[in-house]
Amino acid sequence: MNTLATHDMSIRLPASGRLHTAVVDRREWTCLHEMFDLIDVSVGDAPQMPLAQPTVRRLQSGEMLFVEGAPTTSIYIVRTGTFKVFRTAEDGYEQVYAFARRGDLLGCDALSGERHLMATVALEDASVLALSLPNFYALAQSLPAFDRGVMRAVSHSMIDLIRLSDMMAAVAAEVRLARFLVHQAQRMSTSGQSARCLRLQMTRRDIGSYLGVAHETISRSFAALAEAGLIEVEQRKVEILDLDALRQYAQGTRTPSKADLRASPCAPRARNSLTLVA
Amino acid sequence: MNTLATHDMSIRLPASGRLHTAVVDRREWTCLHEMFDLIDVSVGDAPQMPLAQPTVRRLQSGEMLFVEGAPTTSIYIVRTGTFKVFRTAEDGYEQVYAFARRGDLLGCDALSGERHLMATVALEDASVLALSLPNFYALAQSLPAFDRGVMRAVSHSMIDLIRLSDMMAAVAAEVRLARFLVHQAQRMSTSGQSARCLRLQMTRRDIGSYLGVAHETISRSFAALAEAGLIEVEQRKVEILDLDALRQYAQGTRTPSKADLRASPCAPRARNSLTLVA
DNA sequence: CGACCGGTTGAAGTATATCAAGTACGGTGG
DNA sequence: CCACCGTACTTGATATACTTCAACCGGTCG
Repeated sequence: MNTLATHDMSIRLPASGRLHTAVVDRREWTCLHEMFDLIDVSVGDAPQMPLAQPTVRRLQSGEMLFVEGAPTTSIYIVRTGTFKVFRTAEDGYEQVYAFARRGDLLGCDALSGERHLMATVALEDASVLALSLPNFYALAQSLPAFDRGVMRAVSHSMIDLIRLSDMMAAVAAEVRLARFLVHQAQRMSTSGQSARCLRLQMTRRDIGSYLGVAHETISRSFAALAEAGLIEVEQRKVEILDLDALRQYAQGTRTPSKADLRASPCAPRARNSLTLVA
Repeated sequence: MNTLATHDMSIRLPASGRLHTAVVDRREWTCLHEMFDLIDVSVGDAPQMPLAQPTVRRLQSGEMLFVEGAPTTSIYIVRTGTFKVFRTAEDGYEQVYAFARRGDLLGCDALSGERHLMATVALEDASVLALSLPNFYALAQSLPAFDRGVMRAVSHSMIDLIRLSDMMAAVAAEVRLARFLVHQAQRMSTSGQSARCLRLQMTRRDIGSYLGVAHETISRSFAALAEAGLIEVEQRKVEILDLDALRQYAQGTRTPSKADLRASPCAPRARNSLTLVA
């Protein structure tokens, strides 16, 4: 699951700035292999398919991978960097649905249509592997392991959305932020990095949109969590001082009531009475 | 896409109440065929696979299809009835993630693990097609059309979660409910039924959990939308009087401000100023 | 009948949106 | 180099929509 971190380092492309979408040489083979690594697929070594080859696409910070409504041409897998997946309403309000990191699938929302429903932008210099739709289907068909890997990855995306619901639903702003931070920390640790020290790539506004609160409230919530001694904030650098306590706090459902937060940094009150179906 | 409605009627099981999971006869073939219909897959007629056969499972209202944490054994496709997908927090708070109807996939969240993350319960007498995981993979591997059908269906599930985010994020309760109703109406019309008249199968509390507000607020929001002349409510029967106006209203992002609602039933104010990435 | 559940409605407190002002940072151009 | 600008972020004051607690009604089921 995380034998990849070093791998990434070893197969960087030549430093020549030029990037071609049609470069075809031995490197492409590694590219295919890297894709398998990224979605955690182990094919013995069955590269008898010279056709299905992903291509690397590099993006600068702020560059769009694809825009809302764009015709679907490819499936993407994040290789490096962070992406923001969002949509812009008629009135200009921007709703963020996901922050994608290494190994995440992008554009799979369009598997049920022919256009992308959401736009995707790089929040820092980034790169993806792009697999054209025909190649994608061909590969899925000929390599069951890849097919399952894609299923797994898509399922992961769904679980991320479930988590988003968890964050947004029925929860005080500070708890939402706590859940967000815990989730970010988890993602860091699964990719082998330190879970204590986060460097967020998104603005407060992005986080606010993601969590369904105003960006000012995010600011205040950061301050509140810092006040409670759970984290330390310095702009976009967040250090988690007490992960267990933070996780505990994130468990809460609603109304930490400020007082509780100050008193004991855990277990906010429950929100609704429980209802179990027969 | 909807040649299925009549189909469903024609292949009902024998009226004998007994149900066996292992009944194997000619009916099973139809069962496989019905599954293809349900997820909108057209295989010419390639039933040369006697192995992969879904089985029908019938559930009474309130019966669990699977519980949280249950080991994954099958993938399910809703045939009749309505399901609630939810999870129960430690403190007993129940979070609803989806309401599943005919054609929806259930249990695909577990494709990336070996246990179900969410429980699923029938909100009325219902039935699903259950396809065991081995059969599922075998079928996906041997029938590309099925594989793509599954991808489409999973993608649909993701889009439903995106919609859920849309409903919960940055939106006044009445607008959330409006969006919910519009979505329900759309689902009705895509399955060939009347979009004007809804019969909700879930409680106010379920809706509240789904939309991220208290169930009392749902009650009040129903009243408010009715007051505004957009809908007519009688317990769980909801008649949409002006779908266009409701849709218009559902577009809004935040703070309809009650006054606006009363004045003109459309276009609530915007919420945040817009932020477009370079 | 009594208990329970689902739904509605009322009253009170509060967390958060909103508006507004002010700081800090990073880039651009003089 | 510094002035300038725009963006990101912070902090404060106010208004309000929501949660919460509570009482109540109408079913249904045991």
